[in-house]
Amino acid sequence: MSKKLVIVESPSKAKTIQKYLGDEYIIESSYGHVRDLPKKDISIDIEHNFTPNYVVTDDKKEVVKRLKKLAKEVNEVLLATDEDREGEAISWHLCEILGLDAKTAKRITYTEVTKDAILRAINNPRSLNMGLVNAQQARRVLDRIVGYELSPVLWKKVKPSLSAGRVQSVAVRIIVEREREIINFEAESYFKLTALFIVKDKAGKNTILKAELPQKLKTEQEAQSLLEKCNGATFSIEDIENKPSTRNPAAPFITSTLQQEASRKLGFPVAKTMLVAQKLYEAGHITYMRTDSVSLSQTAINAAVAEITASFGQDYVKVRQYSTKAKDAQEAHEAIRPTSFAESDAGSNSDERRLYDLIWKRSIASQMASAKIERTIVSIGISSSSEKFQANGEVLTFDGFLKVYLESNDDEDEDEEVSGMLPPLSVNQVLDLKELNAVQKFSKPGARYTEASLVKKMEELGIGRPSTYAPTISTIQKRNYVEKTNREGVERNYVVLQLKDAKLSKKEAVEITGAEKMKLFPTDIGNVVNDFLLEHFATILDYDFTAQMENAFDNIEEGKTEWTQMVSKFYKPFHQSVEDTIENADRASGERILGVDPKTGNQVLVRVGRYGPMAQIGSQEEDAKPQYAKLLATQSIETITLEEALSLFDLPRVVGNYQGHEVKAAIGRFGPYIAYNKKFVSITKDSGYDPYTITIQEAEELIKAKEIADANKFIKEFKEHDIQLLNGRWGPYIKKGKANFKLPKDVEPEKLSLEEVLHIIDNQGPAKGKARAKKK
DNA sequence: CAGTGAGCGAGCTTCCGCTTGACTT
Repeated sequence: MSKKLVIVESPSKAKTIQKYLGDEYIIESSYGHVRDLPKKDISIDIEHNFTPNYVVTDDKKEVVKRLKKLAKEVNEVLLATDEDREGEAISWHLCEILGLDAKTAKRITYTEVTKDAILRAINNPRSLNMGLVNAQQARRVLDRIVGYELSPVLWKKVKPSLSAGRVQSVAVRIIVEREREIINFEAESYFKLTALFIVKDKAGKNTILKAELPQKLKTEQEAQSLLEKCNGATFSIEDIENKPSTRNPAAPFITSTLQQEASRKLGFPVAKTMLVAQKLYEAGHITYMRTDSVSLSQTAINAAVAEITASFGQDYVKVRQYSTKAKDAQEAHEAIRPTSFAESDAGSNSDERRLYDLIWKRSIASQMASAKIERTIVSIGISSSSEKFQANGEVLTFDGFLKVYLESNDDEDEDEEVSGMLPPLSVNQVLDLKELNAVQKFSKPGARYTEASLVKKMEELGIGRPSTYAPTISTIQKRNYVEKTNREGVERNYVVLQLKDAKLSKKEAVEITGAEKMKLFPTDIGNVVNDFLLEHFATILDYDFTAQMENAFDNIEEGKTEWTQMVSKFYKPFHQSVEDTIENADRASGERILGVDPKTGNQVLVRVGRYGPMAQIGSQEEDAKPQYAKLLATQSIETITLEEALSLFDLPRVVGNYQGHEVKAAIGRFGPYIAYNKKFVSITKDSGYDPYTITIQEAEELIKAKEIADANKFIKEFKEHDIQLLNGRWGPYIKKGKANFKLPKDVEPEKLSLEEVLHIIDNQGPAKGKARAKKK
């Protein structure tokens, strides 16, 4: 029998397709790209027209070996990689490796994995699109050049091991700039007026009607004078307007929107969302999770319609085709949706079930009718003023898609209350004022980014792809450009003016502002690197750089430009500025001079040093040796004050004596600690103490607690073999010399014999961290 | 595991996009 080999990118997809095709087809997977530029150096022959040195990457050697063998055994190879730039390139690399002629090779494509689509694709093979392949080569080569020429500039001018790239450096810029906007933001205060009236509800009982003055009042005086005018005034309804409106469901999920909703509704970091989605995909519950297309296959729409009709009725169905907003979307896949709409519940653990539930609901809702809302706007006049209050009512007259799903919002605006149904009201009705409040509010700067809202921003700018959003966000955190952290808020006073029972009163209240949870903050090193790159390589950091690049790729795809020509045009000025920068630019340390130390008269400055952000008193040239101190984790070079910097030099501080040893308090790599007799005890946050003020009594308390914990740590030992059994952070473990070994879960460490312990050690081999290091 | 910050020199670091496992301090 004549056999045909079909090569796709993902093994799960191969499995699905195998079900649709007969025995004559062997479906195999390439596991993504099979060749790439080696990591060790730039691997592009710039002198010879930017010739890339592609090699089979180590992790693909086995895959390639298998594909080569199979290709020899079959009569025909069908290249069924994804229908986008990267997929086309993978097919071309496969041709190169398998010895196929790119001109005659059979390329098949489909954007949905359904039986019909696959059969149609197989019957309509095309040839390779070299325009797409060349655009991909340009993309790859350009990214390599930018990354591998820019990073070494940072090693020389800022700090070793840093990195820069077309995508990551712009992502960092977004965070840095937002933080500076927030730091420089000057909140303006205004007053918001709310009136509470007493009216009768349907049953004739008293109820409250809440109305607001739509416009903000700029000053307390304005607010007060309006309140005074309202004292004794008559309030009457001037107009009642009914406005029917509709609300439409959101488009089905793509990678970025799934990450955003999973972050808002389930609190998942983006990497977790992708991991959980991958599991659902591999189990066959959902379609591919790395996609930028919102479109659904006809099969899927039919299935959704059937499910909606069965569960909610015909009235709830509305077939909708969504179109993708992003200009540079590649749309090689469908939107993320359940493979079976009849299955409203899937997944093997709670995370998977919750994410599946979100995907199921969002997909179903996307094919449901709009919600119908009746809005009522009531305008209330004041006899003594031309200002008008406004009361809003909202009644859902048909729930439609809201029956299953409502998209969340990024800015959780506490002012926006959902107003319900209004009591019966009529024009000219006079209202009885219960109270009138003027509350001081403050304008807010743009919100700090979460991982997911950064992905949204990146997608808007067209930087990064569905497969790289999560890894990029990890990278900028790993490089310590950005950190995800919480911040405690600060108290702020605000004024409330009240008119009640014909009396005006004023009181001050306190609110907490600026508290953050799991938000992205730039680090000092992030700020320094960003400023350096922006100064010397503004083109790369330009928010439009990727978009312009994409335009150039379009020309390559259409055959209007040679890819090497495009790269060359970019390379010349870029390389020139790399050389100029290496030659001329000063080292960047973010240095900021804060003032003078009153004790020594020497200059106090902060900068990024070899070990991170630090404060320094005096300089090398000036007489004595300068003093150095590390900044606290909560401080930053851009915002630290002279007083705060000077207080860093109060440590280490001698607290007193304990058992004849001097006790010192300081802040080290792992936070605040006290040290005595070469032993260290952390000053934990829970203790409530800090190294600046801790007393010897409080220090003793911590030391004793540590001694008790240490005593409990020891279980038993075999001295002759230098083996100890200890209680650690993760339960009991074996310590032999400097290496640690895990204990099997079910053993009782007290009862282990030497033989049993040695057996465990032998079976585990050396510490795994070391084994891995050796391999590399 | 917690006092670092001078200077020298060797050797190392790094990109973006496709894909899964293997791996846990």
